[in-house]
Amino acid sequence: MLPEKDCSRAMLSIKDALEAVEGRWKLLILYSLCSGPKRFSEIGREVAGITDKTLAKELKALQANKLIKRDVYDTSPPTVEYTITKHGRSLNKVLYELWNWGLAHRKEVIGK
Amino acid sequence: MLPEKDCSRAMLSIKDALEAVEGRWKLLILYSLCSGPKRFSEIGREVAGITDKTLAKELKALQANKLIKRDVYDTSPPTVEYTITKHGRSLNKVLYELWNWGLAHRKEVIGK
DNA sequence: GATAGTACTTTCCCTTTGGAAAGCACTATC
DNA sequence: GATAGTGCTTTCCAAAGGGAAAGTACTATC
Repeated sequence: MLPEKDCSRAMLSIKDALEAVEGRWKLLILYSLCSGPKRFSEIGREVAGITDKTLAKELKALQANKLIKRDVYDTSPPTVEYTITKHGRSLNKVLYELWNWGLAHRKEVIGK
Repeated sequence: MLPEKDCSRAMLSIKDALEAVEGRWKLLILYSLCSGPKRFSEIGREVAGITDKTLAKELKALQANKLIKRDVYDTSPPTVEYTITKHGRSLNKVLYELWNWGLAHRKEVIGK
């Protein structure tokens, strides 16, 4: 499965992947964008509890990782739309495995 | 793939999984234990840069998640041995997917 | 001319995290 | 009797993270 010899390289990739997904908010934002492009305040409303500051920061991180894209339309006041990218959607397999293992983990650890 | 209706439940499992794996150290410790049971100071030596305090904390977290087990032998000074569990090994699939996606992610985002 | 809305940014402050270093109880060794 | 080693814990401190709330530049609306 995982290359034993090349452990440090594998760790690098795994860290990259974890970084793209870690934290309380990134997945929730991504989920929110699954149902279509949304604007800043829309996402803020859908992702319950997130502050403007945090939302702005997370959106930047997601952009930097090319999981979402940001489009500005020249209206007034300007409209900004966030869309999940193909790369963002490709996280699905990872999330599925995490979900799967997380279920087994719950059973194993919490027993419920 | 992922249940859309049951998004918040799925999120719970995913968070469980992420929590078990997140941070700079847990995977390194787990990797170190792949090659056989080890003692506290051995792990400390293998996982370069980790402090005693952090190692103790991470080992507790891994234990709580049943990814490793801790055995104390009644020698003097007492010997404590850490072993990866079957559940710990079952993380393999998740790590494989993370590794895989992480590789694609590197290509996509860093382009190298 | 006051208010509201958009997409953020900034400031303040508090909590958490994490490293460095020392401590500790015990024993074996020199 | 001093030193070393074991498996941690404790203390100190600095940096980072994150929420609350207000600010900003602009425009449209009443």
